[in-house]
Order: sequence, then structure tokens, then C-alpha cells
Amino acid sequence: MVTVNTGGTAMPKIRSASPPYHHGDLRRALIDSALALVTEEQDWTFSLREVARRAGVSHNAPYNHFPEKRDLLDAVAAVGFERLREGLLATIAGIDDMAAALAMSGEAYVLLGIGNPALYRLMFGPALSVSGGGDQPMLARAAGAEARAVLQGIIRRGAGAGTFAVAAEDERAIALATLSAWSAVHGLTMLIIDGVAGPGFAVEEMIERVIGIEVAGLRSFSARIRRPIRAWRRKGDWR
Amino acid sequence: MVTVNTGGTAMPKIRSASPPYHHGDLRRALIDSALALVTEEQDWTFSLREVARRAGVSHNAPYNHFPEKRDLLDAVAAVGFERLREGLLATIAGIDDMAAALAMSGEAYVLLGIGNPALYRLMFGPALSVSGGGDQPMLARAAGAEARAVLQGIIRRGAGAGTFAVAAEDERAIALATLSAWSAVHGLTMLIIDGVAGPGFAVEEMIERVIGIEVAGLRSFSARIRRPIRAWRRKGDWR
DNA sequence: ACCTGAACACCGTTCAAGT
DNA sequence: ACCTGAACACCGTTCAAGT
Repeated sequence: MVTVNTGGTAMPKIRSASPPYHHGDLRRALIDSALALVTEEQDWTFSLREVARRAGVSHNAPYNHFPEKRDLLDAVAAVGFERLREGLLATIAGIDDMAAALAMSGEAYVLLGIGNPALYRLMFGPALSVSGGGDQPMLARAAGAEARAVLQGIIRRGAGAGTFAVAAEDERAIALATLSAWSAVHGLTMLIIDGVAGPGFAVEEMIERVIGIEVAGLRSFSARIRRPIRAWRRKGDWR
Repeated sequence: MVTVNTGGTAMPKIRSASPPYHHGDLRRALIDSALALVTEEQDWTFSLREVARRAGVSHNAPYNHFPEKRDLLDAVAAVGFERLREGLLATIAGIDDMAAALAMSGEAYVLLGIGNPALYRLMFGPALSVSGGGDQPMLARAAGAEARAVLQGIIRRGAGAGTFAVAAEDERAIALATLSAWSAVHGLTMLIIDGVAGPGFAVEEMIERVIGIEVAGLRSFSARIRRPIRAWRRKGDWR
């Protein structure tokens, strides 16, 4: 049905290094098709066969590039994390006040997340799930770590400047403060996507308040909260 | 294959009000089977047919009680939210210091969540997703709102006592502060479940720090963070 | 090395029956 | 009202081929 390059009688090879059959890069084409599906359908539960259909290949062609469907999801999620990281970096470029940088990157984080909810869910859903044995997909994990490193850099620099109540040389404290900031924006993003944040509040209003409280906490945190040990510690309580 | 009540020749009806065929309550049995599957397999992507098999009925029997598979997931998620709410209530019973109550309930929240990761994912995953038209499942939404109300009650009472920097009569501010606390514990729970929080930190350590910063923020939050409007506001940027 | 087509075991959902 | 069995269209994955 689909005809390509019918104009030429002899199809010259673009490169001498024997390019793959179909596209220049079917692997990339599959990832792009999957990204388009996630974005258009607002749903990450697409079928591998549908991705193949969209890329114009048989339903088995993907197995030449991804051992399992999960590996394709992993690659798609990695692209999402790369875009997220680039968005955060672009947002904080040239800012010297790390409290402002954290607030702005936090806002960008949430807006990016809710801008493509299905992709965001995919990034934190099946791509990261461990689910037993075998070799795990690792692309999303690595890309996610690089995105988190942007936040961690802000916290570290702010700790050095005295902006946050974190000892500048204490990498563990810096990592924990980063986890706190990440939890806040990740949780808010998820709650907005799930439609349980609000209702009756504008997105901007929720972002501003949640991040404002987070920044205030990072500035003033010092005393250790009493940590009550309870029967709930036993995880078996919740079957 | 399965024989029940072979001892009696005549099977007497327990109630005169003509009970359903199989169990006393197949609907409940299906929910229980699904809960057992989620808990044992550590995976919420079970098939409806498997649930039916486990309950000892044909693969179509569930359709007499749930219009779609999603409605069963909704009911299962609702049970999860009810258990969560009960856990939070039991944790804070008799506590007068609302900062301590928030810290303890936050700790209980995360421990309950990571105690059954697949159920927690199910609660915030497919059960809540809106996904277009038609009548939505609403059980999980309602049960989730009741669980959130526990946190909101703590914030409201703490606002009245001057524990948190929230005007006691400002219900909108109370709701936003609750959203902040919920985002923190929800985000942390998800990050731990996904295996991206840490690594190298004990769960207790992460919980204590994240909740400590959250409580500190709720105590000291006042100034409005400058809210920079950026190109990122346009959601289309992140395709 | 890369792709295709047939095949297998499974799934969600529908439909025509049965009691 | 509640349940069963056959049927439909689909899916992920495997296998034997083809170039």
C-alpha cells in the first residue's frame, strides 16, 4: 500500500555501511511512534502491535530491537526523563538565587508532567517497576537519575550559599533534602494528573502553595521531629 | 470438580430472601480474590478471568456484578483507601499535638503504602484515571476523599491551635496545606515503591526527613514565593 | 542482521442460553 | 436475577522461514 521513493528506478544507498532495511533506524521510529501514541491517545497502555502498525512494519519487527515490550516502554520513559531534565535546565539557566531556582524548576516540573500525563505516568509506572528476576530495563532509571541531579544541584548550591538549612559538605543531607523536594513535586504532579488534587483550585495556585511550603521547610528545617515507633511499623498490618 | 456441602442431601436456604447462587456474596468474593492476587503476586495487572477462576466461577460471572473490569479495580482500590484511612485514624488517636499527629500519620501513610506496593499503585493508577467519556467509577474517589479528610482534620485543628501557619477560618488555605502534606507523603511513597528514592537510605530515615521538612514548612510558611511566569507555562512545549 | 507470516496461549467483552 | 459456554477480536511472544 505504502510506496516510498517511486521516483527513482535504482535506489542508491545513502551510506556505504549497509543501512538497515526499512527506515534509517527502526528502533528510533518505534520509539517515536510510541511517543506519538502516548501523547495522542492520552494513554500509555498501547499495544506493541499498534506501535508496529504505526511504524509500518510487521508486528514482530520490534523484537529485533527490543527483547520485550517492557524494553520499548523503558526507552520511551527515558526520552520523557531527558525532556524533563532539559526543561528544568532551561528554566533555571542564569538564576543565582537557589530558592527562586528551586521554585521555578518545581513549577516547570509540575507543568511539564501535567502537560503530558500519560507519558508522565509511563515514566513512573511500568518502566521503573522491578517485578522480579531477570535483567531489568535501565534506560529510564539512568535518565531519571540525571533529571533528579538537576534538583540535587540546586539544593547543593543553595546549601553552600546558606539558602537552605543543609550543611554544604553533608552529601547525605543534600540527597535527603533533594528527596523531599522531589517528593513534593512528584506527589503534586501525580495528584493533579489523577484528578484528586483540588478541586476548585487553579493549577497555578496549587503549585505556588505546595512549592512555597516546601521551600519554607528547606529554609527552616532543623529540629528533629519526634519519630514515634508504632505497631504500624510492621508492614504486615496492611494486607 | 469442587463440591460444596456434600454432607446434606437437601440444601436448606439460609435466608428466606433467596440468596445468590454461588457464594453468599459473589461480588465480595471477587473483590477478596482480587485483593489476594494483588497482594500475593505484587502486581495489579491481574486478569479478570484469573479473578473469576480464583473465586470458582466462570469467566463471565463477574459481569453480573461489575459492568467492566475497571469497576472491579475501582472497588478494590476503595478497600485500599478505607484501610489507609483506618490506619491513619488508629495512629493519631488520642494525640493533641497536631505537629506530632501529622508526623505520625505521615509515617503511617508511607509505611502502609510501601507495605502493599501493588495495591497502592492500583489505588492511584487505573482506578482513578478519567480516560474519556461514560460513567466513571467513583468508589475509589470517594474513599480517597475520606482518607484525605483525616489529614485535612489534622491541619484544620493545628491551624486553630496556632501550630501551623494557616488561618484557622480559611478553608481554602487549609485545603491547600493539606494538599502540600498529601503531596509530600504520596510522592515519597511512590518514589520508594518505584525504587528511585535513596538508594543507600533506610526507609525510616527518608520518612523522618521528608516529613520533618514538610512540618517545618507548614509551621513557617508565610511569604509568597515569587512566581515566575515562563514559556514553560505553555503546556504544548512538552510533546 | 533484519524482517515476515503462521501459530499458540491468553485476554476483555458479547451473546444466546440455561435455572 | 444470576450463571454458563461458545464466540469474536485482540494481544504478547515464539518459531520457522525468507533476504
